[in-house]
Amino acid sequence: MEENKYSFANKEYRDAYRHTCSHIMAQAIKHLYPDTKFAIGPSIEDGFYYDLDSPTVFTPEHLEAIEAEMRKLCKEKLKLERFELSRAEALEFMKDEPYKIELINDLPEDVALSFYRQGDFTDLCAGPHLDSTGRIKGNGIKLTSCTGAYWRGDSSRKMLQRIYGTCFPSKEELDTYLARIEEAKRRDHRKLGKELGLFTLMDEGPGFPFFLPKGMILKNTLIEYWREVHKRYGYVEISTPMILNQELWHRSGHWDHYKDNMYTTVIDGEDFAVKPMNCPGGMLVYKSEPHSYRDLPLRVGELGLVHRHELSGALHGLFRVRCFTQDDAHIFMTREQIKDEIIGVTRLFDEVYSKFGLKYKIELSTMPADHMGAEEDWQIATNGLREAMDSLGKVYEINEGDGAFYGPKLDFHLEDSIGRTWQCGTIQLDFQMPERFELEYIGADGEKHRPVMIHRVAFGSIERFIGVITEHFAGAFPLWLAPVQVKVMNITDKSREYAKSVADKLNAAGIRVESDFRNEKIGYKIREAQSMKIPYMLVIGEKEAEAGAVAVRTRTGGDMGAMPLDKFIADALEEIQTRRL
RNA sequence: GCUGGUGUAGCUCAGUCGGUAGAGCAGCUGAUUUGUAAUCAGCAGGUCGGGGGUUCAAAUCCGUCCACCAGCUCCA
Repeated sequence: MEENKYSFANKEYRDAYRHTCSHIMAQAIKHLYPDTKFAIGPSIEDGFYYDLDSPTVFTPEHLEAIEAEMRKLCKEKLKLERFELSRAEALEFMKDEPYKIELINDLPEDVALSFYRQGDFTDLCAGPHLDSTGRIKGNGIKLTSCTGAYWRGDSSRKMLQRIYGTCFPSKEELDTYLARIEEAKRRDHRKLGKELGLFTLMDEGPGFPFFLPKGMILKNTLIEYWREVHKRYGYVEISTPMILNQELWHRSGHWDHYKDNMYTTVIDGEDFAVKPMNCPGGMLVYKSEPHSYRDLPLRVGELGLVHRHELSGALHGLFRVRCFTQDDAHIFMTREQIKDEIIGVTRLFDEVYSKFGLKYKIELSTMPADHMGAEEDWQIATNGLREAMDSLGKVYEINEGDGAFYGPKLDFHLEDSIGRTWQCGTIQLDFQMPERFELEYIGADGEKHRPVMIHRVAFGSIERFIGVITEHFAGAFPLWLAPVQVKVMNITDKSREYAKSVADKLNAAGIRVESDFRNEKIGYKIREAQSMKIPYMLVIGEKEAEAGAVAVRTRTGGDMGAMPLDKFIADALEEIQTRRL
């Protein structure tokens, strides 16, 4: 079936719709705040924005007035008319708009300078647009925020004001979108992290998260799982120092590329740096003894705590921190082994991500402008990544020029339960580091050869991954991950002794259990356990005490009725051991 | 780092024109012994983010620093 050209599901139509809406916003702003100068105003993923320069500093109160004016303009059904001007005419026409003049001057000579006019407002624009402001549903418009944005995305240039908005062809669709935003807020890991007692951030250490007991259970459980999987996939584990001398960072190339983001210190008069990555330490471990081709591939994991000085404005909960644990691994191998190793890592990722119910998309990033090493090696490395993906039948997008300075990479973008994506896993192929560190192995021919290496992370950062799954599960972690797996609560003091024996038995079985024997109504205790998203609540009254049973309540299904304690324990252990979702 | 905003009790938030701080929840104490999402009462809790300044008087006005939020820039 052919997609309707005028359907909002059609990206071209949607973009034209929203782009038109951004012009209507500009026109409304021009009416209300005539001194405003306009920069650019495109449509984006979920709406549109316009960058502008105005003596008025816009606040949410201004947005309401602008929205009202926009609705008026929609009602007026102004025709959008396209026309072209010569460069000289265009410059004269836009003489009061300095940003437009810069745009015109930067356009190639042979490009037609097109304009769109709607009533008393005309904008320099390549289009396309809808034919009338009447096509836009006024009550489907919502201006969402006003922030700053650099002119032309350049942090050395002036910061303009940016007004974001969105629009849909009906109020219902707008409301659905706004509800999705609300749902994302409800799942915010910073909010849930506080409510569930997972982690905290203090003024004393901006960007350096503190993990609380319940968050530590999550972290340790993830690590335990990580170790189990990696052991199965033939990895060994090492740990390298957090602080190493500066000479090492010069040798690795990190100093030249990233010294601004590194923390440094002086020990006994010698310069040291806190590691922003684990690889140089891994190189030294490899070099610490000779290797035979028979040892390869050598898969060396490290849960390394790294520190990076991120700009203060970039910090964001556990998503962007200044210290985090990378679930790193370096694989040293021969060139012949590249493809199989990439395949092996991808299989490991498949297994890990599916454990959390996370789907993913793959991006292949190629050689950046600022790179080390010969282009020929980059070709071999990039082809290795491609061939591995092709042989697994994996679909991937190309991200031209976005590779690491030492090699191309595959990035795994996880998709969570409400459709947002998070870059977590990455597989980076590297010919440079082995060269810089003069890594060697003895081949079957008895000669020295240079190995190739892979850098890879599955979770990415354990801290960040905890943030991602907190939002993905909305804090309701599967049983195996839940900081508190079972809450035992008695109805009255008469059942207290038995309830205590239940809790003891669960604890002895290795289940994480909390008890609530307070003199409170059962509804009160349930409400609290429910809000902490505890998977199983065991309600213990006299009936259960007599029968040696427990009344099971789940956080999703409510009262499930009574069952023998032993059966509950056996079922729970099975659910935990299989790490069921 | 940049633009704008915010910062009051453990949490969520009131606090008018500058006149010396308030609620709900949580906590503690007591009563209540309760069957699947909030029993009642009492008590306690604060250098109003920090240092400064203006003022007879500052949570409130000014300036500065810090942190957080939205976005920009950045993210090996």
